[in-house]
Formats: sequence, C-alpha cells, structure tokens
Amino acid sequence: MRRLRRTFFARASTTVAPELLNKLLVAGGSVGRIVEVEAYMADDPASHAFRGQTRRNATMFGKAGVLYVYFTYGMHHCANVVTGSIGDGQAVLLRAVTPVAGIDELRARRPGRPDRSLADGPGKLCQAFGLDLRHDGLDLCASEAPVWIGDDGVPPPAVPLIGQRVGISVGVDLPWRWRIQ
DNA sequence: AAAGAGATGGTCT
DNA sequence: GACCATCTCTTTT
Repeated sequence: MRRLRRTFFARASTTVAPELLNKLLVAGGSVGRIVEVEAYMADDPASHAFRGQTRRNATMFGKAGVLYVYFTYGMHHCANVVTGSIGDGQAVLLRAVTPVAGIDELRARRPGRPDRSLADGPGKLCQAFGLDLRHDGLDLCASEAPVWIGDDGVPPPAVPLIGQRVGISVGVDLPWRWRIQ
C-alpha cells in the first residue's frame, strides 16, 4: 500500500475531501477505510480558521499533510488533515471509517460498542484509533510517521453522497460533506 | 424511530 | 461566561 504524498494534500480542502473517500487511515495498529469527510476553509464561518490563527488552530495554518487534532465538548477529539498552502487555514475532517484491519485493537479502545459503532463518527474515530492531542502536528507524509493515509488502489466513489456539514451553527448551506453510499 | 438532555473542559471574548 | 466540527443514555412517539 502506497503512502499518500504531500502533493495530494496541497490542494483545496474541497478538492482533497472527496478524493480521501476509500483511502485508508493507518494508526494505533489498526486500519480503516475512510467513508465520511468534511471540508473546512479559512473563508468559512464554520471553520476554526475563520477568525484567524490562535494557539489551538495553529496546525491548521501550517503544512499540508499534517494532522490537526483538536479537543472539544470537554471529552472528544477530532482529527483533520491540513490541506492547501502554508497560511491558508484549510483542513479535511475525518468523520468516519470502516474497520479494515486491527479490529481487535479498535474494540479494545471502544469497549462494549458494536462493531458498526467503532469509528462511525469523528470522536469515535479518534477514540478507536487512539488519536489525541499528542498527535496534533504529526506529519502524515514523513517516511516513518506512525500515523498515515494510504492508497490500496480502491478509487473514490464515482457518485458520493454530498450534503451539509454536521454539528455546526453557521455556514450550514455549504455542501462540503462527502460520504460513501 | 426520533427527540432531548447531560457530561465535561479548553479556548476565546 | 459562552460556546463548542460530539457521544451516549433516557424518554417519548
């Protein structure tokens, strides 16, 4: 399986997001196929980057292909991949994956949950794959990075489901959520 | 099946 | 002090 290169991520988040469908997230000894993503931009009222760079969102303004992890609701983490160019403030939120390998590790990190609920949400995904603030700023494109995104040759769906983003109160009309049917 | 509410803490105004 | 790019459990249809 091929590790995605930085050139893949160095484009607009709205271009990268649909192409991430069916790619593989590798982390914590497990592998999951990406089935739902959302795009965020700086010129986008729903984005953390909308009001400029802060301590929390600094990673989002950095290099493409780097993981932006943030903590929210007092208990959940969400994982994004930075896209575009340095200073842009763009990212793609990884919202859901389906288990491909290392499912026992996923179950161990999400005890008591049915297999279908192991990583079918952004907070659940981070819990299942053991992602937290320690991974913020991690370069997915580095040759030895412990977290990365791979391509096993399965193409993105020709006709993904496209809709409104979830859990936001502004910018709700932008159709920047993509998922597998 | 759908709707509601509580948990829980970092971040920014 | 208000607001969360959420999840889970409980209550109601």
